[in-house]
Amino acid sequence: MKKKQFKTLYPRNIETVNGRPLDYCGIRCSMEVLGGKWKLLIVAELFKSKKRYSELKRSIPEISEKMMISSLQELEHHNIVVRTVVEAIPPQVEYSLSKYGQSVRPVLETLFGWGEGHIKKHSDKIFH
Amino acid sequence: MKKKQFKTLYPRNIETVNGRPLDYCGIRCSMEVLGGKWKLLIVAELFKSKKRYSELKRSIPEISEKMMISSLQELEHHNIVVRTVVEAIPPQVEYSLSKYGQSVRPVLETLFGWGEGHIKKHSDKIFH
DNA sequence: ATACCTACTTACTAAAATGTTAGTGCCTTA
DNA sequence: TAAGGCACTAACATTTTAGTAAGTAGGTAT
Repeated sequence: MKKKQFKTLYPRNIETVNGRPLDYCGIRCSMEVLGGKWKLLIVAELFKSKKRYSELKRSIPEISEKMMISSLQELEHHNIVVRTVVEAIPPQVEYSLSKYGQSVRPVLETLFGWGEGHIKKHSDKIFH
Repeated sequence: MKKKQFKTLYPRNIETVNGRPLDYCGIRCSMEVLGGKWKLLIVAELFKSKKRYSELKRSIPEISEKMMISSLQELEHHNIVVRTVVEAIPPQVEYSLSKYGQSVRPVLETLFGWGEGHIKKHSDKIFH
């Protein structure tokens, strides 16, 4: 069983990376850690409340098992989400936001806000 | 020459989409319009100042022609970026942010800020 | 006995995103 | 005369991301 590899394309240097300025690195880093089709949606669910795996699945039914698990594992790896096993029968696994995970709130809110605005702005074009 | 197709997976309904709540749609929409490897970096460059195509390329040299062009076309399609042809010899094409494009600033700043924080937080682990 | 629940893992496939290379036509500089 | 800048376009290849389907192991309900 080989260890799972998580990407860390973080820069080697805090000021610039290969001559790239920090804004570039910051944006890239955010997208790497929080980007992808499902991660922010999962985080949004966990902002509402901590949830068991199966509850999480029910709240985002269009996600596949595979993506749910791999997204959760990446979020856990980056210390945004905490996985807790509750000794019970049947065993329960609870996912919640870590303290650090709370820091994602502004990202979530800004993206949600912008997207909502964008939808409203273009709703006449879209809903023909 | 067939017309270029741009995705619009926008919801058909403002309140919920296939039973999905609005936060879900907003986040998805933002990621669709602004996501991807290069778009926000281009927008960040254009926040600094409007730029000609070749200047833009020079400021983000790791991007390929193809991605630069397709990203710019998508951003133009979504009315975030404005393309202006300057009649000169050789002809110049200027890209700048539209008024609507200015609304992306908070998204950019939040992602930049979070990513920068994340890099700093983990810099001890990363820079072994 | 059968089916289903839980929280996953594995192998495989499909689709989407990104990269590579070459080429366009016009003009300018060496 | 050759090379290079400009703003692209097109064909193709590769990489990355996401989806599908099945299996696991212990337990419960029918």
